[in-house]
Amino acid sequence: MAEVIDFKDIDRKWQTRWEKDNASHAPDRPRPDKAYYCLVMFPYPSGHLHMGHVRNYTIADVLVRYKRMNGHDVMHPMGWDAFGLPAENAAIKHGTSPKDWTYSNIAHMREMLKGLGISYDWRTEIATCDPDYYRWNQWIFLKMFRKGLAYRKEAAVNWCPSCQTVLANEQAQDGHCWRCDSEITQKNLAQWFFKITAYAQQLLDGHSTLEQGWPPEVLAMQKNWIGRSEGAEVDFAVAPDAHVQGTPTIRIFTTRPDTLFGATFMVLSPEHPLVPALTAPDKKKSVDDYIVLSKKKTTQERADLSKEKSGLFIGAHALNPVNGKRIPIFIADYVLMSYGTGAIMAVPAHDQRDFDFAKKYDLPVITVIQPPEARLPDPLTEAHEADGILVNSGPYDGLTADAAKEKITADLERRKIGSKAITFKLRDWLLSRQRYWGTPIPIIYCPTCGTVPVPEKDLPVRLPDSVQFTGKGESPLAQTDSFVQTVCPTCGGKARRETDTMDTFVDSSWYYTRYLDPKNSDRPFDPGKANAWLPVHQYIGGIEHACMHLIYSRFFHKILRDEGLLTSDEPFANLLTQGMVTLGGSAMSKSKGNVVEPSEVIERFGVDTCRMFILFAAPPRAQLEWSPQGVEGMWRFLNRVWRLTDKLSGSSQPGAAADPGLNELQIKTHQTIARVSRDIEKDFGFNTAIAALMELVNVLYGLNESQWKSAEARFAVETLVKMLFPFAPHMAEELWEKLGNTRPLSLSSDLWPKADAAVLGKSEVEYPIQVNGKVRDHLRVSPDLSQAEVLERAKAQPRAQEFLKGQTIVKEIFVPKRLINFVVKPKN
RNA sequence: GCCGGGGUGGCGAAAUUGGCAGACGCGCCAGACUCAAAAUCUGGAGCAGCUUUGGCUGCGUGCGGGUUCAAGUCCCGCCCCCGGCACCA
Repeated sequence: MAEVIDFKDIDRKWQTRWEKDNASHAPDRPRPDKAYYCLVMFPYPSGHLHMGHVRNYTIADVLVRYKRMNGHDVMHPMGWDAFGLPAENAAIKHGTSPKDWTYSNIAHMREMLKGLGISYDWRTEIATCDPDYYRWNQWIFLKMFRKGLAYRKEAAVNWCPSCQTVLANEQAQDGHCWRCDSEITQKNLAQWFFKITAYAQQLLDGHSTLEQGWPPEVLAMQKNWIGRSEGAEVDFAVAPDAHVQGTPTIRIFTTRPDTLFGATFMVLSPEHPLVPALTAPDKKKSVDDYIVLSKKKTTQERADLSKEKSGLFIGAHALNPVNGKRIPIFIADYVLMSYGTGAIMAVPAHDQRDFDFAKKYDLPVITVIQPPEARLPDPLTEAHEADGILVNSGPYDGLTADAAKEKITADLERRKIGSKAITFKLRDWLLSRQRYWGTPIPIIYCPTCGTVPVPEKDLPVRLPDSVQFTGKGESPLAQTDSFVQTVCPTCGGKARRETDTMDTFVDSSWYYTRYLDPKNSDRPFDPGKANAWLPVHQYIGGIEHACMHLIYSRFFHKILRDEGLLTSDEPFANLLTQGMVTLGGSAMSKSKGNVVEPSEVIERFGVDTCRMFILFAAPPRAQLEWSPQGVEGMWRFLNRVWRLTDKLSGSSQPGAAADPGLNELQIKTHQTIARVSRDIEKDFGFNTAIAALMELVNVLYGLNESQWKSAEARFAVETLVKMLFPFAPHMAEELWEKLGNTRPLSLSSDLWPKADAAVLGKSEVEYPIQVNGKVRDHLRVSPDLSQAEVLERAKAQPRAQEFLKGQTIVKEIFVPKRLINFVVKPKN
């Protein structure tokens, strides 16, 4: 009797069939109100598909299949984030070519992905290392170059001695290379930057449109990353001194212009351009030493709060612009040239870090803000950073801090020594990489004409194939003469190519538009095609990309919009950040030896079991702990569903009208439709949707032989199979066919069931009856009974009677369809 | 230190957003089927105490208070865990 189901066979059968039917093909143009573009963060072709990928793609596939069944036009593309370090490392280690290594990984991973039965439109497939793709990186770069949004500057950058490459600050973790973990040192190089700071305000403003569909914590992280501060810039005149030439001023940025009277010293970044001119002759030696020392430190080290702050008086003073007091000027490496103006006024009474610094160097502390209701101790034991009322501030005494900010700034503005100012923490995007396996930056350096952009007609600037990989010295491109030597497009003279390639985040910043027109050889994409689908309706990926990738692509979207290619302001309308897959509490990794191979699970149980387990074990956002027993449990559930369909008889008749069991089944079926639909649509509740399907299955197992012959039973089973389709598509197709249907579920656009409100309304309501908040009895009533009738019956229940006896009812609480509570107190 | 997220049975989790805490599943226990086991089907169980074995009573969502007829959910104050960080000048 126990039939052994060959899930693998069913997987293969339907994957072949779907491919033949073009079941996953997106329409050329979606209907405007029916478009659904579901995007997953495309994989790096490492050669291995891990469980995190499977989870990501399964979540997306559920949504996509559900949307298709509901009549949407769906775009579900797949491609490869194919440039990057591992290919180059493999080249160094094994002598392979990065190109061959990458493309063979892609071929392997494509096969594994196809085995998952995810419904991708493979016609969209792109690989970012393909010249047909990266030429458009170059094209976009040139557009930005012409607008001044791509520029070159000498800057202190993070240098990884092992990778021999520059890392953006964002890519340096705890002073170590994010990929190879080597300690980072500082080095000055001329680098290419994208001026993302020009879009800082727009990136922030865009949050108002994203609030609907993005997790609030991602928006909070981005907001902090962009880091807008409102305040004032104020010019401090340097006090005349024998060694000071002219009348220099130091511009500072402060968020607290209200505390200006409390500024008792200034601190400049050691790199500040005025430092050499202001340093007194007898301080020169120690200042130079300090600068050398701070250059050795990484930004990370300088930013480490646990380390004691060091500083050095440079032998010059400034004049506080509001009261003319002479205040000493220090340099300290915790002040960074990259934020604000690289100089601060220090107000120890109202900034804890300044307070600590003042204590260490014995500098005066002047309280200028008092809290409204208390008085601060004198001397202060810690800084008072909160708001309050101004004191010791001359004409501003008595003002609130907020009012004082306005008034002091306005007065400074009148005197032309200050103004309102806004700064951002966001820094320009350093895109230069001294690597081979990336997009060449399309720039030529001509001894006569200078920096010359490669003409568009000469794109793509191709990566040369024959390149040496030693892992040492300059980038392989810089060592390849045939690449470097060229002629100037302007004067025709001998010239050199830029040998830096682009950060791979450039590739992933606009790939979602290329999917929509992947073969276009005239433009990155056709605006008509792209705008028909964009913005992406659902983007799914890991939260680790909250700040970099997800800000960079928002920036690029706005760039492409301003180029006239896109009409929308934001690339991704809705974002789902999925949790990690763990085993034994930590993320699966080869080094920990806790990897579960997707291929092994699929080989043993079939794809649907793997999908169902992943979807059921935790909600998508939460961490997912792998459980081999849980997987087996899910396999048993699918077998249990299969056996249900064996119980249906060929010809189903409407059941006896008065059969309460069938009545209950009918109600349960419609309740399940309502629940599953709601759970999918509302917050990706796939785990509870599957739980609802399990409950329906449990009810069906309670049917007797004659009930199995009923139309109600058939309806319930067919409905179950339809609703199973997004979660376990292979098996659902097989069962659908087994039930006698010829048109596959994958081709349907109207088969998702609808709950019948009339049937739902027939369901009885069970009320808990509470007395003083404790449940004492239960009452089942028809839903159309009035409140008064329900309460009457509740009071008449025997157990309720027991607890109401001798009591006065003070209050009757009735919450429709929820509960009844009698608040009582003893009679006298 | 700052920012973000979280703490519910033996385990993964659920709770329609203030309304019966623990749905659904894993694991466990028991029964049916079987010579037996597996598979399958059926049933049981938060913890503790009492019990005339029908049940009854208390306690329970990290800890301590509070608001409310009613708190996992709201408020105040703590503790712990996870993730992120670029000294918000």
